[in-house]
Amino acid sequence: LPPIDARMREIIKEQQPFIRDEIDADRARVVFEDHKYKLEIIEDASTDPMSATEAGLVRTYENPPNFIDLCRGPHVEHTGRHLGHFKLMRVAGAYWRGDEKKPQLQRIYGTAWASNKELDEHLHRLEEAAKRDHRKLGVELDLFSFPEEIGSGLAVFHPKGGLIRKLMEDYSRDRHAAAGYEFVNSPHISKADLFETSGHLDWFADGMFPPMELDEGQRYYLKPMNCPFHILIFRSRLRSYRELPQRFFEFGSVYRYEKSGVIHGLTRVRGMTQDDAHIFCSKEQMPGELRSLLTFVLDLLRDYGLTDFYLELSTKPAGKAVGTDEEWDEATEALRAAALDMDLELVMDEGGGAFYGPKISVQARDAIGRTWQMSTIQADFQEPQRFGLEYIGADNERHRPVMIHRALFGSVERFFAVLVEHYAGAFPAWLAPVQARVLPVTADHEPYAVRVTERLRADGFRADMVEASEGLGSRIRKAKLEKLPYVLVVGGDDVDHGTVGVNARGSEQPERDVPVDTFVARLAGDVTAKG
RNA sequence: GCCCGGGUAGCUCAGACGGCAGAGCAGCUCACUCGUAAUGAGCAGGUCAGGAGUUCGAUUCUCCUCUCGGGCUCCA
Repeated sequence: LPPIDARMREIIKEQQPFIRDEIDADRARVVFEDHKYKLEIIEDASTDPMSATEAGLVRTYENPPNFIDLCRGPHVEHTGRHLGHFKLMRVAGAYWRGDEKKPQLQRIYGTAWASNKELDEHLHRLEEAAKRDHRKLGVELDLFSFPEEIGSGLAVFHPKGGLIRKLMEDYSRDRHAAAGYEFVNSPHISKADLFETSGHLDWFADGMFPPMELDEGQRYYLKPMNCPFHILIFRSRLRSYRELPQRFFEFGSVYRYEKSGVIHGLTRVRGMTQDDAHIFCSKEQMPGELRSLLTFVLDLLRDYGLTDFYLELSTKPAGKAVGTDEEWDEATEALRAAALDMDLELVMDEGGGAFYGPKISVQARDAIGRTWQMSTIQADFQEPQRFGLEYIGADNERHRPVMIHRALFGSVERFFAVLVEHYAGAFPAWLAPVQARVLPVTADHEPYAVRVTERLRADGFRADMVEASEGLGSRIRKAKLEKLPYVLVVGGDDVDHGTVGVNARGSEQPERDVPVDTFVARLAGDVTAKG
């Protein structure tokens, strides 16, 4: 048998015509009697009034002499049209009609373009995307790994990745503190009762790690979410309306038993840390709170270097949902109003909300145009009710607060992966584990190189030095591969004049004889500029 | 979880009818002291993912498990 793509090229060359016909369902059942999946489609087409053909008829396309298939069409006139520039990419199983309860068929994926040039460009883009894959860069830049001994979907961060992560978290904490959040902490495990009250065990038990059974019969679970813990903090004493809104923030580690086939690098893991916060406010406060929250989220994402956004609003799902229509309308309108204020494209996801509340999510496009779902802001009508949350209002009556879930990063791990891919590993100065590396030309210049390094460190920068035990060219090459923002070469001239040779990442030519103070000011500017 | 394909040194990979395990890079040692992308020599480095089976003998063949990749389904 010839390879599939070779046979495809033959068929293209043959310019087989596509002959359209419409036949009645009975006839179709005969023609396709050996094809059980096609018979299923014929049944649906002959009974579905919305089918592409008039009732009772199904459309076929035939390539004489011996191939006929069902298709709504339209088709090009013959097989020689348009398809000369394709490449088969992969094979995969796909569930019949997208239903995991149904059998799987083999699907062959390919890509086709109007010209070889466009095909090559497409393949080139795929290669470029592969180069910035965070899983590959994670190894190359020594950022993190997934030791087999620990378990699937459970990452360890190495010193450089750990440092980047710390810088991400530090900045996030600073900004949250400035925005009126309070920092809370909660344990990683809890008795089953908590997740029964929250409802997680009812609808999400499959997604949780199995329970730990204690001798006295108590069952404990690893937490899949932080919200019940924050709710208990809110409920720990009687709250006054004067205290609202209450904003509780935590880098909370959660564990979810993701199905083995869905685990993917740092973007889909079984153990992760959410930059999670829950806002408890009055109904009246909600619109203002959502607006300032969305501003805060976008502002912060921009500081991390993401600048191209659109928003998606997910509304009430059909069927059962908790909360009254009035509550849904209020919250949805508040989210919509906040979104419209942002002057960004707003995409509606009608009926896409969770059953417990509407949500807005921020989609960000990265450096090569891929979109990532980033932050989510979600109203929740369910948990305040399940936990019986209350506060005392100005009227001296008890009221139920509104609860807003929100995460900017989603998870620190996932956001880390997005940043690695967005920057292709070339982190901006404020996030770079090493901001400047000093390279003495020969051993004679090492004392000066040490002084330059110490100077940078004294000014609060992350600088290191590699001594002249190997060639300068080799050391420069290694520093470039590490994607450091700056490489400083110091030789005799520099020792004499108090200067450095500056190699900025991305520029071909070094700048010679730059005074150290000038470089320090430049680096300081880069760090302040953030993303 | 399902379909398909992988797992050989830290990394990238070669290898074999079933018969002592290979390279480059990285690492270490020594020499070289060099002004912008790989200085040279030497040394060390392996339960061939793990377990079971077949066999005189398995890294190689078979089965199971773990794990990775591409998809499907899922992502509160």
